[in-house]
Amino acid sequence: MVRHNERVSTAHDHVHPNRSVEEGDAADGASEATTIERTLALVGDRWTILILRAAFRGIRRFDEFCADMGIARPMLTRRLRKLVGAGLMTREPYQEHPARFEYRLTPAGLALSPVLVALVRWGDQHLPSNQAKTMLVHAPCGTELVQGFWCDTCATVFGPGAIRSAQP
Amino acid sequence: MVRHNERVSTAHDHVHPNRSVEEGDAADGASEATTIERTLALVGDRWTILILRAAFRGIRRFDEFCADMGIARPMLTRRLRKLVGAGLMTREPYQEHPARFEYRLTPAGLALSPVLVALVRWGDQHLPSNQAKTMLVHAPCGTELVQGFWCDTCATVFGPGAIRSAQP
DNA sequence: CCCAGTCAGTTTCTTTTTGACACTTATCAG
DNA sequence: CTGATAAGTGTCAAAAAGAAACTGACTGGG
Repeated sequence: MVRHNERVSTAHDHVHPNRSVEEGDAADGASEATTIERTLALVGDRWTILILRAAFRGIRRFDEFCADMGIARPMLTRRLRKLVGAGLMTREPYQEHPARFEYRLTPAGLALSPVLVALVRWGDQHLPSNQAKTMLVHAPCGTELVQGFWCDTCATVFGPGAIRSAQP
Repeated sequence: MVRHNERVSTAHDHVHPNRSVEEGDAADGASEATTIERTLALVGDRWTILILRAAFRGIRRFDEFCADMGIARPMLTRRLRKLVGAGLMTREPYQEHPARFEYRLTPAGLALSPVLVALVRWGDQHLPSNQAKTMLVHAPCGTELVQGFWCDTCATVFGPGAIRSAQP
C-alpha cells in the first residue's frame, strides 16, 4: 500500500497522501506494513516487552519473572515459549536433578533494546508523573544518552521529521 | 518498589490481591518499571502502534484507518478515544453539516516515532522474510539511517551494551 | 421526491484470551 | 515425615476482541 517517498509527516501536514491503491498488496511492494505488523505480532502485547525488560535487568528464572512483574503463571509459560520459539530467548537447563531452566536473551532479543529505550524515554518525557525519571547514561562517561537517528553521510543526528521511506 | 497493580485500566478494575509489595529492586532503577508499564498501558497492544503508524503515513479519517489496517470499527473507536484522551492524537472537525472529524498526531504522538522506527528496523533485521525490507533514509541526502544512542560528551554513537541506568 | 452511497460511529452476538486458583512432579532441608 | 522450592499444567469464569448488521445525518443523481 505504501508507495515510496512518503515522508513521515508532522502533526500538521496537510498534504493529501496518495491512497488510491485498493487492490491486494501482494503484487504491490507492501513492505513496511507487513514488517511492523509481524514484529508486533511477536512483541505487541502488554507482557512480552515487560518480560524482555526483566530479562535485560538480569532476571532469568521462571519464578523470578513471576515475582518481578506480577504476571500470571500460565501467561508467563505461554509468553516464554513464544519468545523461545521465535529465537528471542533461550531455555537452558542450569541443573539436572529437578530439571530447572534459565531463560536468557539471544542476540536477536538483545537487539530489541532500542524499542525498550524508546518506550522508557517517551514515558519519562510525555507521561504525567511525579515520579523520578529513569536516567539512562552512556556507561563509559556517565552522560545522559540521546536516542536519535544518525546519518553516516552527513554525520549528524536528526529527528523524525527528516525521515523518508525509500524503495531499495 | 515494583507496583505491578498500577494498571491504568479503563472502567473494569476488579480487586487485586495486592501481594505484599516486597520492595525488591530498590538498588536498581526502580522507577523504570513503572514508567515502561505505564507507557505500555497506553500503546502496548497490537492496534495502537498500528494506528499511530497509519497516522504517521498521513491517514486522518475514521474509515481510512479502517480500510488501511483492517481494524474492526468498535476497536478503532475505542483506541482513537484512548489516544485522544491521552493527548497523543486530536479529534478536529473538518466539516460541519454531517459532523466529521480528523484524527491527527499531537507532538506527543509524533514523539513516539523512535519506537516505530525501532520496531520496523528490528523486524527487517531479525524476522525471517523474503519480502523487501523497508529502507528508512535521511531525507536531505538519501542515506539509510542508523538508529542508535548518542553521547554528547564523547560525541559518539554507541549500542545497547554501553547503556547504564543511573540514579539522579 | 426517491434511491443509492458515504462517514462515523453503535449494538448485538460469538469467539478468543486472560487471570485466579488449585494441582502436579521432583528434590532437598530438617 | 513434613514443608519448601521450582516449574509447570488444568480448569473455569470473566474480559476483550472480532464480525456483522444497524443508525443517523447528510450528499448527489435522475
